[in-house]
Amino acid sequence: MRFITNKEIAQLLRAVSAAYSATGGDRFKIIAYDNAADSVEHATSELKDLWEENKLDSVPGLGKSIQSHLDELFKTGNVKHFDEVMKNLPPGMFELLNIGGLGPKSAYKLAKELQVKNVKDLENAAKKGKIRNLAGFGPKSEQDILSAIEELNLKPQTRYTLPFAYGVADNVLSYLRQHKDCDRAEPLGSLRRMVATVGDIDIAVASENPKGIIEHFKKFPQIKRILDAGERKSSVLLFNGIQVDLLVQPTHAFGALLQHFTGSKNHNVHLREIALKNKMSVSDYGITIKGKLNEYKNEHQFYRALNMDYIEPEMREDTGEIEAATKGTLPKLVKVEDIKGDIHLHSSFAIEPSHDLGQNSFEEIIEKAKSLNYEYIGLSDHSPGFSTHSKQQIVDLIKQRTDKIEQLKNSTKQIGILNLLEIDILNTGEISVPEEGLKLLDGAIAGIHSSHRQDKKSITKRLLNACENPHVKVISHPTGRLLLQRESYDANWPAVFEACKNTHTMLEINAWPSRLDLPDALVREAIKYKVKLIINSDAHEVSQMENMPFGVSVARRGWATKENIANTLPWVEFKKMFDV
DNA sequence: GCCGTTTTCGGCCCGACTGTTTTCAGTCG
Repeated sequence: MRFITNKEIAQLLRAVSAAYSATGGDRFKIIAYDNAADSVEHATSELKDLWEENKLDSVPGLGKSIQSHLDELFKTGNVKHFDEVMKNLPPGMFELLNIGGLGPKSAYKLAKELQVKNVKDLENAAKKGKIRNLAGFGPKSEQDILSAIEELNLKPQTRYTLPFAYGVADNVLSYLRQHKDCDRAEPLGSLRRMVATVGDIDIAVASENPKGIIEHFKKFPQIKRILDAGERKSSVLLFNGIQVDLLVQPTHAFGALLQHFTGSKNHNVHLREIALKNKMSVSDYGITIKGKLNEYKNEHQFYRALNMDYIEPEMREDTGEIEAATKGTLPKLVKVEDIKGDIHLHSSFAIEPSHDLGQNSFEEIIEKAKSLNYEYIGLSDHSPGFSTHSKQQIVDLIKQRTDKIEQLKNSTKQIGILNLLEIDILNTGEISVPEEGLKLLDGAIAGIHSSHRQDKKSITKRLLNACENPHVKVISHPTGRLLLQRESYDANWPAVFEACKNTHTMLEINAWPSRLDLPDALVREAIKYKVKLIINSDAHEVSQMENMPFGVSVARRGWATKENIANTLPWVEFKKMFDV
């Protein structure tokens, strides 16, 4: 049978939730299905694999009932109970849920009353003025639906990489800060939590004049449509298709707003449930204790009031951080300032590489590293093309490059230099540089750069082979994902982690904004296996060495401490891991 | 439907905004 992906399962669970919702089903059952869908989407393993290993119950939010439905799904490709739930619903309603502002009830009513089968049908109905006559709808909602459909069609993508989202946020922030009553303006939500991709932009403003700020915000020149605008809250859609949500709160109570709007939703819900058990009520205004609202200037005060330690934004995903904060066992996360070197750097040295050459000379890279206060760097160009060079040619090119780097080592005293190469793990599992070439280096970074679509077994074998090679010190961008472009390949990660630990091979957290690979959830797993991680920029141009903080944020989201990250070590310690 | 060292039953976050209403339901974050 065809492999059913987590994405498809999440979509199915959401459809069931919508079906229950449309027909006035139990509110908590609806939430349970939505939670299950979220959880499936965030799972680090494919559910089909977990099911085969009898480990479905390791996924939070999947209880007895949903697990048995999934069991049926994997066995037969179908779930009778789901069919039953959706039996009497117009199939067209589910597509309508993609339209902004339409939830299950409206979608159900529209699909049923107007007999529309898809978004296109609905658009035609709206244009003919058929929606305004339905009970509960009117001319305004008809127009809103038309606008939302237009935006749905225009929208180039639904998520964005962090640097892009920060760029957009910065424009809005500097505009908001122009207002005389704006005390503070901060990007929050997934942007502040540094999630790998961001769906919309959340901004909070501290001001004693919320109305004035909202009015100012509504005049931001890049706004295509104002979705809503109230006394303290507004949402708009920009011409580039990105939605910006704004919340305003007086400065003396800004802490609770920061906390609320940073999220995540699951973190907040859990926090509020715990507060309730302790007879407190949490909202974005503050914490109500014995009927009295307590306000907080900052988040430290806020978390303290709930009897827990301050939780870093990157950890707020409700994956155990609240329990740890309560017990006082949160890890002390690695910081950007802890990073002492970057060893995945591509230069313009003419090595006739298999993949892209860098833009800058060794000397330029060294200068940039000094400006970043690094103690060391690793020069790690791609190895010479495997199919285009003979083994002897590869070795000769590495010799020339090694001579040049050895000269630099002698003339550069302030900064440690490693002579590395990023080599390919070929589809056979073989390495793209012969032993004679590897011996000339201080070590190698090995990565998969081809045949990403191999099955799990083959990919795992390739990674394990690389680990076994004593010259390979690092596995680069371990899952091969390209955010918004290419999915990770699947591998037996526990086996890879075990091998890394046993062979002292480091796993890279690649800071390139569309990689961020290892992904945060796997970082956390790797740490449980005591794997050493290393954060590298993979820069092909010196300014890209400044991407390091994106990699650090991935490590932080994976709960990494300084001790988990190899390149927080000073040079004298760090170099011991290489053949120098 | 899920979940649990105060529970295997009885809970399940909290609020803003809008359009279509005559006080609120639906949607969203």
